[in-house]
Amino acid sequence: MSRATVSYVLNDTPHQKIPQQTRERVLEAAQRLAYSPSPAARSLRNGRSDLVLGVLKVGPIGSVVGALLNAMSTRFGTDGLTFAVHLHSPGLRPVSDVWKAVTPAAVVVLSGLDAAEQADLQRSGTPVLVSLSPAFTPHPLLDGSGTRVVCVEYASRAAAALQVEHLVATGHRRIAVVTLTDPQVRQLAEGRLDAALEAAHEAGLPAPHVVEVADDSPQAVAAAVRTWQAEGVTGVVTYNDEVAMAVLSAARDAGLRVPEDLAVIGLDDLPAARSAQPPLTTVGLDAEALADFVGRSVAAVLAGDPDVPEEPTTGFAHLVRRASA
Amino acid sequence: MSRATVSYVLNDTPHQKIPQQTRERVLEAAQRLAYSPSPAARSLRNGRSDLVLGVLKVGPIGSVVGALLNAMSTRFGTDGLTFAVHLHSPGLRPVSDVWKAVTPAAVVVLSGLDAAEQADLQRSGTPVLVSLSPAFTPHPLLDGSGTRVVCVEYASRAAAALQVEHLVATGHRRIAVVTLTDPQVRQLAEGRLDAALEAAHEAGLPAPHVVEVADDSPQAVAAAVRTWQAEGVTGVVTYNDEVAMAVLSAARDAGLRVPEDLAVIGLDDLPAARSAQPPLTTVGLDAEALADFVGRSVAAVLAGDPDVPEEPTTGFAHLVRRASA
DNA sequence: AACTGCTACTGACACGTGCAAGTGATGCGT
DNA sequence: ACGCATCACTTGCACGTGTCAGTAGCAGTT
Repeated sequence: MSRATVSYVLNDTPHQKIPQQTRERVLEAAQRLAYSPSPAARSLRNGRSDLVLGVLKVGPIGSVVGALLNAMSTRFGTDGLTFAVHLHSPGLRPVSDVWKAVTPAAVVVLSGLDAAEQADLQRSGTPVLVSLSPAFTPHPLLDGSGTRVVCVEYASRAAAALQVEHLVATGHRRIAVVTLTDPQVRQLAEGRLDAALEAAHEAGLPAPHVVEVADDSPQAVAAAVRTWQAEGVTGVVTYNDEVAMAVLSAARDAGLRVPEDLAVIGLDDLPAARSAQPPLTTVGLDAEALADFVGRSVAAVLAGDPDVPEEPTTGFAHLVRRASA
Repeated sequence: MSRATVSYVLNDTPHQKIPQQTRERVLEAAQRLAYSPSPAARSLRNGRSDLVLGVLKVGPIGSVVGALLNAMSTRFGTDGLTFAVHLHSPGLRPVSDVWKAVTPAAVVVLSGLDAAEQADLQRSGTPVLVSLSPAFTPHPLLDGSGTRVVCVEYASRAAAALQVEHLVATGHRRIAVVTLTDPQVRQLAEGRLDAALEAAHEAGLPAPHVVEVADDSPQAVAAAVRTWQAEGVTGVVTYNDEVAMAVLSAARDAGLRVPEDLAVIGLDDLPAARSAQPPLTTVGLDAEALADFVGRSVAAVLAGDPDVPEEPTTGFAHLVRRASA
C-alpha cells in the first residue's frame, strides 16, 4: 500500500490495473481516516486549482448580478469546479492580488478591467478567461498561450435592443433613452445605450432623446420628464429598473398617465418592479442560459478543446410584459 | 545568491542581516524576471492561503448583501488578505467542496449552515470562523483547536428592533409585523421577527399582529392590509424594503393614506426605497462597520490573539427617515 | 593560539500530491 | 527450461516555497 497505489485508486487513474480487493481496502482506510486531499498540494502539482474565480469591480450589486453569480456557481459545480467571486475595489489594491492568493483554473471577468490589469492577468498564465466586457482584448504578445477570451456582453446589449423593440411594437415612434453617468457602471451603460440607439435606427425611428443622469435621484429624472412632454416623447427606455421606477414616480408627479401618456420599460426585472405603480414592464436577463454558456466555454478550454462554443448574440434576454409599456 | 537568501530578502524576514547591496541585487533580479511567488506553493508551505472565503447560501442577493461583500472585500484588503465569496446551492454539491478547492485562511459564514456542514467545516481545520448566524455552535469535540466562532447576526436583529422603536416613538401602539416564509431567508426572517416582537414587548405594546407571507406578491399583502383595517393597526414593520413597497402598493389600493392611516417602515434602505410612493422610511445596515468588526475578529484570530473583540450588539443599523413612517 | 561573537550567507528539508519509470512475481507459449 | 507479456505494485522525483541549522570568514578578546 504505497502512496502511489493509493493515489491511483483515489483518482481512479485510467490504464492502471488495480484489483477490487486492494481498491476497497484503500477506500475503506481513506474513509476511516477521514482523508481529504490537500488543495494546496494539488494545485502545486497540477499547476492549477479547481477554483474558478469571478472578478467583479465593486459597484451596485443587485439581484441581477446575484442571480448570475448563483447560476454560475451552480453551473460550475456540475463540472467539479468551485466558483467564487472577488469583488474588486479599484484604487485600493491591484486586482492582481487575487491571482497571487490563488491559482485559479479560470478567471471570469464580470466587469471591465483596464489595460494594465488585462496584461497582468494574461501574464499570470491563467488558462482561461471569459470576459463579460467587450473591451477585453487579448494581449498581442501573449496570445496563443492557451489563454482564450470569450465575450458575453452581448447579453446586456440584446436586452437593451429588446426594450426598444417592444416600444416600437406597441406603436411608439418618439422615444427617450435614460442612461447613467455613474462611472461604476459606465461600461455597461455605454453598451446598453449603443444597442438601444442602434435598435432605434434599425427600426427607422427618429434619433431618440438621450438623457444622462448622474444617479436615479427624483430631481434629475423629473427634469427629464418635463423635457419629454415638450418634445412629444411617448416611450422611455431606461438603463435599469431602478431608473425606470424613478421615472414612474416623476411621471406621476408631472400628472402623466403611464402607459397612456408615457410608456416606460425597464431592464433587470427586479422583484420590486412587480410592486411598482403601475407594475413595470421590463426585460429580464436569463442568468441560467448565460451561466451555461460561460460554463461550457470554460470547460472546453480546460479540456484543451480548441472549439470554444460560439457566442449566441441573442437568447439571453426576455421581455416581461406588465402594465407600464 | 542562494534561494534562501532570496527568500529572506523578498519577505524581509526579521533578524536576518542582509547588506543593502545584496538586497538590491535580489530585488532588481526579481523585478527583471517579473517574479511572483506561487500561491499554491505558499499555501502548501504555510498551511493556509491568503484567501478569506465568504460562504453564502444562494438566495436573493440584493444590494444590501452586495454592499456588505464590498465592504468586506475592502476591509480584508487592508490586512493583506483577499476576500472571495462562494455562493452555495444547497442540495447540489456539499459546501465542503469549497475548502477542498482552496485552503482558506478563514471562512466567514454569511448565512446558516446546517449541523453536518458546521461539523465538516470545523473538521477541515480552518483556523477562523466568523458566522453571521446565531445558530452556529462550535462543535463540542473539536472546539479549542484554534477555531473561533463569532456571531454577527445581532446586526440584523438590532435593525428590526429599530424599526419597532421608530413606530413607537411616532406614537403607534397597535402594530403589525410582516415576515417571509421563504425557506431561503428563514433564518434571517426568524431572527428579525423575534427581535421585533421583543422590542414591542419591551415598549409595553400589545402583542403585534404577525403576518407571514410566502413572498411579496401583491395578493398576499393586500389580504393582510384588509385585516389590519379591521384590527385597528396603524403601523407596519416589514421584513425588508421589498415587502414594504408591496405594502405601500396594497395600502394605496385599499384607499389608505400613508403614513396618516398606516405607517410603513422597511429594512435595507434599497435604492428603490427613495423612489417609492411615498418615499419609504427604512432602516439601513452599516456595511462598513460590520465588515470592520468581522475584519478585526479575523485578524485577531489569525494573529493568534486570544482576545477576539467583543461583539457590539448595536451600532450596525441606523434609521433612514423618509415619508412613510 | 584559542576562544567567542558577529555577519552574510548556504544546504537541506518538509509540506502533500501526481505521475513516469522501474521491479518482482506470475502466467503462458514454445 | 527459457523468453516474453501482463499484473500489481513500489521507488523516486518534481512542483515552489519558508525556515532551521550550519558554516566560512573576520574582528576582537583573553
